[in-house]
Amino acid sequence: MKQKKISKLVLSRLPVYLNYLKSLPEECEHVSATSISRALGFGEVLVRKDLAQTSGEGKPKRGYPRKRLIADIEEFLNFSEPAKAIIIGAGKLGQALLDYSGFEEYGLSVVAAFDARCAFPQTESKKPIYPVEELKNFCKKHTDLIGIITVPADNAQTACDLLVSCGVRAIWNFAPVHLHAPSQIRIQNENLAISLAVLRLQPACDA
Amino acid sequence: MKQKKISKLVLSRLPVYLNYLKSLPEECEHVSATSISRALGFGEVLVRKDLAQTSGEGKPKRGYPRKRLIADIEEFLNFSEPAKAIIIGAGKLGQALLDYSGFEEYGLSVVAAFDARCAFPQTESKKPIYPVEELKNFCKKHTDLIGIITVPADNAQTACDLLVSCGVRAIWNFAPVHLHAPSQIRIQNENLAISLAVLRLQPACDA
DNA sequence: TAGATTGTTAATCGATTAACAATC
DNA sequence: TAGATTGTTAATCGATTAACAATC
Repeated sequence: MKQKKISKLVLSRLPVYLNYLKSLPEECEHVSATSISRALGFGEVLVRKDLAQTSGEGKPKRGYPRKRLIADIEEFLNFSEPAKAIIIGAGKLGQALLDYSGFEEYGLSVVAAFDARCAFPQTESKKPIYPVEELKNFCKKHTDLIGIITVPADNAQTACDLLVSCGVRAIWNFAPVHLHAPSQIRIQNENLAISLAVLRLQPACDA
Repeated sequence: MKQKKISKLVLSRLPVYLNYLKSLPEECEHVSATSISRALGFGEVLVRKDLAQTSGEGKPKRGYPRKRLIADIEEFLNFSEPAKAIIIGAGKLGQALLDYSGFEEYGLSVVAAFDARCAFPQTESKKPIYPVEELKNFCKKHTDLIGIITVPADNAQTACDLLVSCGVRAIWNFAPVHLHAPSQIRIQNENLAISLAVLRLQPACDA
């Protein structure tokens, strides 16, 4: 892993740059941080710092070569080899994430879901849902999987233990509980309620 | 609105305090920041600052009166009058949010969903799903609603316009598009892919 | 050379932590 | 009075912005 550590905030902007750069006409060879800044509403220096971190191919007077910049950001996000994630818990949320198309633009690919109430593989939609019993086997065939926990709170620790025993090294947890796992397992808790609560409690700007 | 502005980070900790305080035995009258800090793993001063912001009833030597602290945090989060939110788009994600039970502990209540493909009101589950045509009427009966957009990207702007025309003042947007709305409408974009991408790209701690 | 643009170094800002003064 | 604990003021840290030097 040559990757430097990247802040969440920088990371969140990369696909925004990417979309903008791709939206430009084919004949546009170079882009300046100034024009990107104006188009996207980010600070000018911020754009330069972000781009320096991911590419560093800017030339004074000309700006950044558009195609090269796109390639560099895509490489930074590992587009050539998207990270694979699996979902435990194919309820509404699990299925929503399984269907969600927004992961690709971050170099991510959700490949399958597993569920305890699923008796036999369901492959009618784009991505398969398997009985949870097949997880162990699946994990033997794929390496470096990210686990996504979308089971009810009561089952979350069990799901977590199962993922850990299958060799998963990073877990994205949607259940509102604190999970216990060996320290080398990276766990990130997602709490949707917080975002909504902030929206509610933040001072209205329409005074 | 007497409410001071509150940071997302402070806000995210309040329900954690609340859960801990409620989990303590009934006979426990006072809690110190030190003990909360140890139990939850937050810094000691951080706990004091958070509690000072929401309550400010601590007394040296004794600590904070537990029941009073619970009441103050709940009041801060407006438990007595939870904010009401409605969902536009009752697909998998919309239904998952409609069923999600984690909003209550932040003083929030998702009351209904609306969907264009819904021909007649569906009230079989706990919370109703209505045809989108009924939105206008519904909004006349309720004030200060928060809108949650979970429709496909293509329909998101239409949904947004509809919500604005119905008098909604804050919008939580799950569609991966930039929404245009009058400046007094607060819009918060949720991008689930970013969280997963961070989990993937952050340096593994198991080197 | 002159000017546009990059990249770097210093300043600002908000959140957290450390040190310490106030108080019951 | 002494000690535990709160609350405040200063230090640190990371992200962003401002000022400026480097370069094509």
